[in-house]
Amino acid sequence: MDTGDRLLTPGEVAALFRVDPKTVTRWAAAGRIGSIRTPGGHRRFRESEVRALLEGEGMLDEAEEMGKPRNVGPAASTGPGPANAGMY
Amino acid sequence: MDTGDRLLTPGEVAALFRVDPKTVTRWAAAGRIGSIRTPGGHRRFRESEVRALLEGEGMLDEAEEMGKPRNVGPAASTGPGPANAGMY
DNA sequence: TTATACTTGGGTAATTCGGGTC
DNA sequence: CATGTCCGAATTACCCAAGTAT
Repeated sequence: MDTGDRLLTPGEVAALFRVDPKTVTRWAAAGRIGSIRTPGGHRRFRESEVRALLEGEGMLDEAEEMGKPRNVGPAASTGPGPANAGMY
Repeated sequence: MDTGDRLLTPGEVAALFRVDPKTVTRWAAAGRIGSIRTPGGHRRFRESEVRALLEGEGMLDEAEEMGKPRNVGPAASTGPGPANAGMY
């Protein structure tokens, strides 16, 4: 089925996180947050995913996370939390 | 397999992409998305094509989810070569 | 036939993009 | 290393009126 969640614009996500839209764009470019691109090139973000990030997604042990742009491994680590888009 | 051949109206596609119906019409006019024209001049879009675009089938780099199961779908889809000449 | 909802077209703001810099 | 701001350019959003679709 469809993901069923609405899509948010960079400005919306930026307002939710209290950051600049440009910062949100960088998160998407770094792969830290999933992004859907419109045929025109603009990005759209999943409401559920943004929400999970805002909630803190149950990450209690926030370990320090820094250098990560180099995704060498298959997947696995990197993530303070499952930044995956939860589909419910 | 005709399940994915349903035709969607500009309003439907616009709602899926979280954009204005006018923008969808512009995509069709620019050749970024296939469109069928009704005798009256209105446009209709193929559900399969829109779905593929939403999934981000054209994504290669960013938004690399790590904890995402590599779902190897058997159906490669369709492809009539959607004349996608879009790039930014 | 009438009626309502939607789509079309052009034009003008607002937003976003990408890169570069601090 | 991450974030905020600058610029130019592209894309998108909302305004109008008229026609089509159901």
